[in-house]
Amino acid sequence: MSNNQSPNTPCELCASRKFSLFSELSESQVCTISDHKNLISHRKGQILYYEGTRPLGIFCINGGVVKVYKTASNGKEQIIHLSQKGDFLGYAALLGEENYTNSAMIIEDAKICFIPRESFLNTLFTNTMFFKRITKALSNEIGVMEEKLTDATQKSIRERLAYLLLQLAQSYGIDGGESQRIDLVLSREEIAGMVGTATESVIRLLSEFKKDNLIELEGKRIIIKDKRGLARLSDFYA
Amino acid sequence: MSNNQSPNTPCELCASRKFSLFSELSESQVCTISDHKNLISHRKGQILYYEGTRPLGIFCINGGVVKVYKTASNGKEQIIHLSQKGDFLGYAALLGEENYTNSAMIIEDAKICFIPRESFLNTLFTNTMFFKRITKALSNEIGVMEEKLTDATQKSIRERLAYLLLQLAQSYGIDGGESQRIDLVLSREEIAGMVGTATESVIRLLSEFKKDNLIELEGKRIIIKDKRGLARLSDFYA
DNA sequence: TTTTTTCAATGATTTCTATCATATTTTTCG
DNA sequence: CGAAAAATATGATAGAAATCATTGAAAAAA
Repeated sequence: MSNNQSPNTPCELCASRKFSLFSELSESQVCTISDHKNLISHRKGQILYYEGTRPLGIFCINGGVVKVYKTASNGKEQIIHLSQKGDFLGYAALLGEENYTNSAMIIEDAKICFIPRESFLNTLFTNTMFFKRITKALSNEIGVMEEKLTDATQKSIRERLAYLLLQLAQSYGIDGGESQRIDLVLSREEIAGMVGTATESVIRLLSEFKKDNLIELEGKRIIIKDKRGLARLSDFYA
Repeated sequence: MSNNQSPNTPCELCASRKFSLFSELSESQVCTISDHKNLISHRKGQILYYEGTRPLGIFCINGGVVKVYKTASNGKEQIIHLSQKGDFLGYAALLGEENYTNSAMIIEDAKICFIPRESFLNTLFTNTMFFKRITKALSNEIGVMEEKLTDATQKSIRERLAYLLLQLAQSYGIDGGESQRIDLVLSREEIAGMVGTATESVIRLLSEFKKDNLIELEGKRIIIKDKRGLARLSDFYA
């Protein structure tokens, strides 16, 4: 095991807490949660939960990357979003009192804590600030989804892919000056799942972007070379 | 004015309350809200709010139909959903502490109450049951949006239109035995906005559905004749 | 009512994207 | 390491849907 951290760091000492929704909690409340959590997951490819199953708690990501996706009736994956350090997973299903509406899979080796349903809900319902914070996150998520839906129906694949690359650069880019390397390994198929298109289309468009000097390809890695150019491509009017 | 109801019925006497999120509230709390609300809107075409503006309260629909939509960069409308009697509008923006992420327009003459921000939030934060109920609604909404996004990227226009007709029949259908008349006037352009396609495509497909005896057209009105057939069309495998 | 405008319908055409096919490269695993 | 499998790349083709253009019908305005 290559964890350089204790397998079950208390939340109050957790480095990712300040990035998370837990930042609202008082020290003592964090400790209460901490006492009930479990560090559970590590490996790429591991499933955190499947769509249609009953949520038993929430996941708090301490490190790594998780893809949240739905499987369409044609078998293809639509990736809803990627989650990383500080993000919570699965609280919508819990608060919606419904089964998971999506599935979650680790795509970059991760450290993830599981907080059981009761301990999460108790903290939530006894701490209005925390409850408000969660509700705010839920509300914001709806706005994001509305945007995604609108883009999906009104923008071309090229525009959506260009936009996705910019977003990935924002979230996972490591700076090398002008050009920014996306520090996240995604298969072409996964990129297709994020954009909502066929794998071949992604490959083709990436080749095109490369030819147009917008990006560079190093195996699976993508290096953004011309953000302005991609931004121009991603918009209708530019 | 063709209102057959007092212009400002108290919430506690409001017939649509039992359909709404207010069903959780105690009598006295309903009265508190009632004291601060205003009945504001009526006419088809009237805008309740615009995307990008600041929410000052929430809207509670007592009757009529409202479309909630985003305007894409190409000028086309993506209709997120339709709201009717008992639905709340605009609470996501309020709770998300952000400007409206969408716009809302009355598409069928409506009676709508406006509840000011403070009076809504106060009730919310002093009544955990109500707060939970709202949070549940927000969470469910996210699941619905995930479904819509997946459909938008993975299903054909024909499938999506067939599915929309079934949904409209469910929400606005008036029963005439086998065939169900959709009791809601939508322009072809609006249907296109709901499906996420071009107006001509909707017209063409409706003609096709009519030729295949799935529906009947009476001007703008649509009569569903073969639900099973539409259901088969709306799915990938059937 | 008549005129004007908007909306629906339909055809022709073009563009975009998915699918199918195949080659090449990379990764996995025995 | 070398064979097998998986992923990437590229070409060819078909199909879906958007756009453009025109006509006809319905609704609104004069």
